[in-house]
Amino acid sequence: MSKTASPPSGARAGRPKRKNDPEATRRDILEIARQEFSQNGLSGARIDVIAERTRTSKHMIYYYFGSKEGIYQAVLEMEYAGIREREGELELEGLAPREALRRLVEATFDYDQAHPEFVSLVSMENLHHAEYLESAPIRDINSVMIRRLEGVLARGVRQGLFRSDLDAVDVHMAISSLCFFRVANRYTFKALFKRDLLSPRVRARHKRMIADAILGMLAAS
Amino acid sequence: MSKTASPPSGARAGRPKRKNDPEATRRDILEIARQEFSQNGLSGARIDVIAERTRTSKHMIYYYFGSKEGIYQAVLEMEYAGIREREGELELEGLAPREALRRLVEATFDYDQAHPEFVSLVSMENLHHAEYLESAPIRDINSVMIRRLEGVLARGVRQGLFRSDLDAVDVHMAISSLCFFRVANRYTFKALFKRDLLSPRVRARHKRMIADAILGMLAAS
Amino acid sequence: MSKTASPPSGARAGRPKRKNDPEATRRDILEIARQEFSQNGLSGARIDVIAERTRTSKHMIYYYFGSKEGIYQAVLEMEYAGIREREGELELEGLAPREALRRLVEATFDYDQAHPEFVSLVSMENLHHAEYLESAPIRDINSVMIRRLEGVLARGVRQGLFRSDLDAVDVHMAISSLCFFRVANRYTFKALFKRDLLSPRVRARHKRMIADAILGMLAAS
Amino acid sequence: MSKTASPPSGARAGRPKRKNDPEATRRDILEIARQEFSQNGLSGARIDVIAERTRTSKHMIYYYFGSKEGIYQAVLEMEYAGIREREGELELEGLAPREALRRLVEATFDYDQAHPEFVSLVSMENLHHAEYLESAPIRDINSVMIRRLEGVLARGVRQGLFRSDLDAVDVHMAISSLCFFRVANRYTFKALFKRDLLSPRVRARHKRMIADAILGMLAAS
DNA sequence: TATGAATGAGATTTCATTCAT
DNA sequence: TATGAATGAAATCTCATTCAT
Repeated sequence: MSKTASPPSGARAGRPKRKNDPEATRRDILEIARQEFSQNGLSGARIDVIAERTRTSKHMIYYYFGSKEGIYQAVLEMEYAGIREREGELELEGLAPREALRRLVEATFDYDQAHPEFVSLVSMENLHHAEYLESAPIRDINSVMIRRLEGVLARGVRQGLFRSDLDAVDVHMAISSLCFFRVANRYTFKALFKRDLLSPRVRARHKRMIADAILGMLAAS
Repeated sequence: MSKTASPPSGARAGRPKRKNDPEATRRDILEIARQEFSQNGLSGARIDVIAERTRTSKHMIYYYFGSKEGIYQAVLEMEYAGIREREGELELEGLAPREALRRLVEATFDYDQAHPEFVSLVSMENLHHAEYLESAPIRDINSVMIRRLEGVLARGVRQGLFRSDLDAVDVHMAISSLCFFRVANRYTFKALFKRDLLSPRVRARHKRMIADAILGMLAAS
Repeated sequence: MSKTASPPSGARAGRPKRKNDPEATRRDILEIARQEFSQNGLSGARIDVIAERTRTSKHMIYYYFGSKEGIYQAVLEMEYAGIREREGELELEGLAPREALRRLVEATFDYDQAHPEFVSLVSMENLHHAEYLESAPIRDINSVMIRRLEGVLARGVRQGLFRSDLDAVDVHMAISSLCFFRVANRYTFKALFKRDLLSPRVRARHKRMIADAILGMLAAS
Repeated sequence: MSKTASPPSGARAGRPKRKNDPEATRRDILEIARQEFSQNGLSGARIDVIAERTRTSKHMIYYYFGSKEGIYQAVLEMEYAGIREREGELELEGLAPREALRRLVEATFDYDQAHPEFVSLVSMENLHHAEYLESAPIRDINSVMIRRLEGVLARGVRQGLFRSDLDAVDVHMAISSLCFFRVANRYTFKALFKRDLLSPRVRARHKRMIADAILGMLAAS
């Protein structure tokens, strides 16, 4: 009872009609889809809504992406490409092991806080058992990051700073856990504990706390 | 008097049907709904499927829970009641501060690993911005857990074991992060790093690692 | 989304449990049904609502009335019995023809204004092409009224007061039209003309106006 | 190029289908809906039935009208637009006051008799307390008719033909009552009095009778 | 007589996708 | 490439009625 006969609205009021620019159209669809999917999930998202918010028609979505799952997967790829790029920019090799780790924690922390839609999409994809991620042509850039982390850890172990029974994947998981959770689960957390995990004051404290936890965990006993 | 026709009456082989036991019907629906929702999400879950797997009809679901959102919320409440109960059983007060914390970490770790459906539902609820949790009559048992944790931390601080600038909610968040992530995000993690986070070998290592991280984080510097 | 799991409310809070009194139960159901049908129509009325507002269960409704149509018809009969009774009480024979007619108009006017639910049910029944009225055992008391009106008209014609080419059924129809419409159609009338046809001030003016119209119509030319 | 397969393309025998003519589709739906609603009421009407009798699918109904209430309201608007148009065509200004009134009565009489579906919809809408009419964008053409009637009455009063204590809305109500009732209530009337109010013979007599009643009511005493 | 859980058919509405142009 | 009407299957929800007790 909420929508009262919307379709026959004639000429769309004041919308900048777009010239034929396939690549721009594609990007436009992808960006809107990213919002729609991250807010409503795969089954909750509506193709109609995406089409409406885009300057194009529903047909174009199918033309470019084939199906609803197709766009979802394209969004996912785009998001992973984004974080991949950021990781590539991170300078770790010139730093002392403890400094390098702190830098890595802080970068992860900042990225997750700055990209809640990415965090939502990852949570969502896990609810789908990662089936779309698995069938997507995501290149193994992640192992690049793991290998760089391995380097840092090895240096730390050699210098007697870090314990030697934890591998890079474990450490990566711990860092991700601490940085991801506070973004991913901020809503239930707030509902239960009345605390806004993303508020500026909490943020500074957590950033230090998380780095401390990781370094404490790695400390040679 | 004695209706001896009809399907196998005693043995529960085929389908009992028609029990006129409302509490059992309710529980039956809830249990099936829990599976369906945790696997498919709120919009992905199908009322038809729940009804089909239950001994009851679609109508009964509406009779007892009013709407799809209604059952979803009931499932959520049930799940939170479950973890609440477990937390209540945990003995912390008799232990030394470090031991108590380790015990708490291990209990959280075990609970999350043992209840992946709970973990899924919490992730899902965050994607919904916790709107169903907020409107559910979840009692404030969480603050009970927080208060007990506060007690442990205070003892540790008094004994010079723990640093004093972290409060119980922060520590709870860190513990939850480390225990929750490896269950919640195991699928994308596996897709990217080819490692099964729930395998027995990994599990033992992580349990220790996480406790170490928490204790390292709290260690008085 | 408006009703949130109502049924399992356990023991109905503070409801005067009724002792077994079949006739009272029947009357109770009928009265509630009258309200529900007059407000929502035959297909719009809900058996559940009637049962809920009654002190009895749905089963009783079927026990006493057989079906939804059954109660509707019983309500209709009750309503027609009511107006029949009022008409019987009306004294016309002792009055001069014009006075008798004015009295009849006023009685009809007052009855319709005082019984908007009756008016609704009659409108409704016409939308159903009077199929329930026709199959109801309504006795021909209406022809009694017609016969009394014939008497009045005949007297008036004999005394040279009334024209002779209108019969009692025509006159009855005219009276009914003028008295019924302002109650039956008061909502659309108000929506279109912003006038409340049942307000006290309008009422007095209309009562006189309608009697004038009938007498003017009958006046020997 | 030339698809010559498929059903009889030219002759509209079977079912044209797939016209891609939105305005025609809309009109088609509205016309069928008008019949279905006037026969079965808002809650009694079936979307399935409308869809089936239309050349379109159920979805199109929602596409164009949003909801069941949406079409109902659209039908209502269409019907009121219809009577509005007829009223606009009526010539009253050139006639003597009594002639003008008689003309107006006869036009109203004829319109109601010729449009029993309109009459049904108005009765129905009153049972709904005019809620759909009130929220519909019906323009105030009705006050146009009232203003023209005011003109006629003023002329009559000035010429000493009409009494001066009745306003145009009262007179309009009286005319409507007499013309509307015999169409709206013909079924219960026939059930009770065995008289068909719409039969040609009765019709002629009533038309005169009603005009007489109105003029008698207005006659300066 | 009475209660309230249960039934099953059928109602309205939604939505990914395709077709005519 | 692009538009927007159209499709059809399937989803959620409703409701008169009956059964177990």
